[in-house]
Amino acid sequence: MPRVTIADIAKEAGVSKPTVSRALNGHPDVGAETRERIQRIAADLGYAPSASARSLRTGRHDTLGLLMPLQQWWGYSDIQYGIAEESARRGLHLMVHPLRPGERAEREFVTQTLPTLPVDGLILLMPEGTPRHIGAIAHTSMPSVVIDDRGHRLDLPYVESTNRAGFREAVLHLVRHGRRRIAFVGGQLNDAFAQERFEGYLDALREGGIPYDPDLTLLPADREPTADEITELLGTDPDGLAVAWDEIAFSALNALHAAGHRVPDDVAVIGFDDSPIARVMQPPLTTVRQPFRQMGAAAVRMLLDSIEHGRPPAHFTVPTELVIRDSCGSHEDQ
Amino acid sequence: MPRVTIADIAKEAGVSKPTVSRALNGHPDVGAETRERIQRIAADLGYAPSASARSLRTGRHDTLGLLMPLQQWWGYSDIQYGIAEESARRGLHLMVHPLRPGERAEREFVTQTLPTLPVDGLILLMPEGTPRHIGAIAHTSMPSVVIDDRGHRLDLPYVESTNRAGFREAVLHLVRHGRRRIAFVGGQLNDAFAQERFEGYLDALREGGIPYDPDLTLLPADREPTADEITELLGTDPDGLAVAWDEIAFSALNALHAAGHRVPDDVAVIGFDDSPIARVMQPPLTTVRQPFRQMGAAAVRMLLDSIEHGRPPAHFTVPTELVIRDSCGSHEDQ
DNA sequence: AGCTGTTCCGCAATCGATTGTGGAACAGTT
DNA sequence: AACTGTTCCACAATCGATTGCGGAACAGCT
Repeated sequence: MPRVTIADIAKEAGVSKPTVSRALNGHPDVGAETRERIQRIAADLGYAPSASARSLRTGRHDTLGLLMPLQQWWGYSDIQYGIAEESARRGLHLMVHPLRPGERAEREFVTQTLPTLPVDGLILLMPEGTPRHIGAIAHTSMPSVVIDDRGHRLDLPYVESTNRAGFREAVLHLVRHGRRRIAFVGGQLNDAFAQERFEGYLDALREGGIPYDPDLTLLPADREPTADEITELLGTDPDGLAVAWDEIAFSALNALHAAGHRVPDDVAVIGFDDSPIARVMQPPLTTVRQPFRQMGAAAVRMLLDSIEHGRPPAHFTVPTELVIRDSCGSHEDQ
Repeated sequence: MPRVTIADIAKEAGVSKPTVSRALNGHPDVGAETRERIQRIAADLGYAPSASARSLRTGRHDTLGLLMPLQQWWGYSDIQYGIAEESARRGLHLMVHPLRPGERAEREFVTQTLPTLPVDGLILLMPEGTPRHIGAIAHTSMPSVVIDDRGHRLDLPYVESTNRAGFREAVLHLVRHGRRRIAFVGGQLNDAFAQERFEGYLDALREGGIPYDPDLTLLPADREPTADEITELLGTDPDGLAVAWDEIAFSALNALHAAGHRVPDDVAVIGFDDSPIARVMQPPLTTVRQPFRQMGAAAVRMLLDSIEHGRPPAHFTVPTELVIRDSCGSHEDQ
C-alpha cells in the first residue's frame, strides 16, 4: 500500500496541500474548524510525515550525531544513555557513529562521512589518545560539543566534571577521619585525568596540613599498577589509599586482603568513578561518582543552544559526588 | 555558502544533471572520459550528496534503527558495538532509540515514532520483562530482527546464543575434573535464561552419571541470592558451584572466602557471560562467554537479508565459548 | 544508400513536504 | 457606498537527488 501523503489528506478534506501542512504544524493561518477536520482525517488515514521530505525542504534533520570510540568502557555507555534520554525528551533522534582509532580513520570521517551525515549537530566522545585530525571539525559548519576533552583541547565547547575538586573532597574525607599516611595510586587510562586527580590529592593534603611524601605515591604512567607495586607501596605502612580509578582500587583491595590488612580498619580506601563494581566490592567502595548521565544531558543542551543560537565555544562543568560506603571507615557517621 | 549540488557540477561540466548522477553512482551509461571529468569536478567543488534528497527519491535511508532498553547492562552495549561495527562496515548509519519501560511507551513507539523513523530496518534489544505491545511491530512493514528473545516469542526473526549447551559444557568440564557434588546457583535477571542454563546443568549431570540432588540447587527466582542463602548452600558441602551469572558468581566467591573455603581447591566455581569483572576476580573466573559482538553483527546481517530479499522469520544461533581461568581448578591442563 | 544496433546522454517527471505571495470573502467603520 | 483591515486559504516554486523514456550520433554491415 502506498504511503499516505498530505495530498491525500488535502483531497479528502477538500483543501489544498499547504493548508494541510499548516494545520498539522500548528500554523495560525488555519480556521479552527478546518484544522480539526484535517487532523481527524490525518489520524483516520494513518498519516505519517516523511522525514526525508521534510528534511529536504527545511534543512533540519531533527537528529543528533554521537561520535564514539570503538573502545569499550561502561562510562561511555553511561554517557550515551544520558545523551539518548535527553535527546528523546526533546524529540530528537540519535545517530551513533563509531570512530576507529587512527588518524586515517579520523581524516576519512571528517572529509567523507561528516559532510553527508544527516544530523544537525555532533557530540564527540573522545578516547584517551590525542586525536589529531578530528579537530578539523572545528573548521566545519557542523555544530559540535566535546565531552571530557582533557588532554587535547579542540577549540570546541565541552562538558567536563570536577575531577580535581572531587578527588580533593574524597581525600579530605579520609583526612578528617584521622588518616595521616594517605597514599596515592594512579596509573592506566588517560594521563590528564590522573594528573588532575593527583592535584586534588595534593590539595587535600595541603588543606589538612599533611606534608607530601613521595614514597606514598604510586604513579605507573599509562598502565595499571602490578600487584608487586601495590605490595611494595603497602610496605610503606599507609593508613589510607586514594586510588584514581575504581578498577585499580579493586586490585588494591585484593592486594590488601592478600597481605592481611583489614579494610577499613587498618587501611581506608577510596576510589573514583563509582563504577558498577564499586558497590559489590568487599567492603563496598567509597568513591567519587562521575555524573555521566548528566554530562551527556548537558552536552545535548549545549549542542542545541549552539544549533539554535549559534553560541561560541564555551564549557560546562558538572559536579562530582562523594559516595560514602564502607571502605573508608566512616559509613556510620553519615 | 550554499550547498554544492549536482546542478552545479552539471553546469561546470557542461552536461545534464542525470548524467552527473549516473556518473557518480557508477551507472554504466556514461562515457569513461565524461565520468572522470565529472568525478574530478565533484571533488574540486567539494560536493557532498544530500542524504534527504536521495532518501526522498529512492525510499531508502541507508540507516538501521536499534531499539534499546533504557536499562543499563554491559552486555547491551557490547551488542551495540557489534551492531555498530557491522553497520559501519556495510556503509550504514545506526540510529539508537531508547525504549522506556511500560506498555504505554511501547504503544506510543509503535504508533507514533516508528512510522516516521528514517530507517530501513530495526533491531530490537529486549529487556527481561515481557513486552506486550512491542510485538505489534511484526504487523508492520518495517523489517525487524530481535536479539535474545527468550521469554516472549515475537513472531520475528531473532538471534540467540547457546545458553543451554554452553552451560552444559562448562558443568561437564567440572565433572570431567572429578567434581561430583556440583551445586547450581541461579536467580536474578531473566527467568528464561536461568531456566535454560539450569537445563544445561541437568544435561551435564545426566551425561556425567551424577544423580540430581535438589539440596544442591539455589533458585531464588527473579532476584539475587542473599549471602545467607549462599552460606546455607555451602553447608551442603559442595565441591563445585555452577553459577548462572558472573555477577552472582562474584558474590558466591566472596561468601566462599568469608567461610574459609579455598577456590578452586575446596570448591570449583564457574560462571556465565564472561563479564568484565570475571577476569579480575580472585581467582579469575572460569566462565562461558556470550559472543555479544557476533550476535550484534549477525543481527545486522539477518536484517539486511530481510530488507533486500524479504526473507521470512528465521533465527540464527551463535555458539558460546568456554573460557577457562583459575576458578575451576584446571587451568594448567589447557 | 539504407538498415540495424550500440553508445552516450538529455528531458521532464517525481519523491513529499514547506513557504512566500497574493487574493477572495467578510466584517466593521465612516 | 466606499474604504480599511482581518481571517483564511490557494498557487506555484522549491529543496536535491533519481529514473523512465526517447533520441542523437556513430559504426558496422549488406
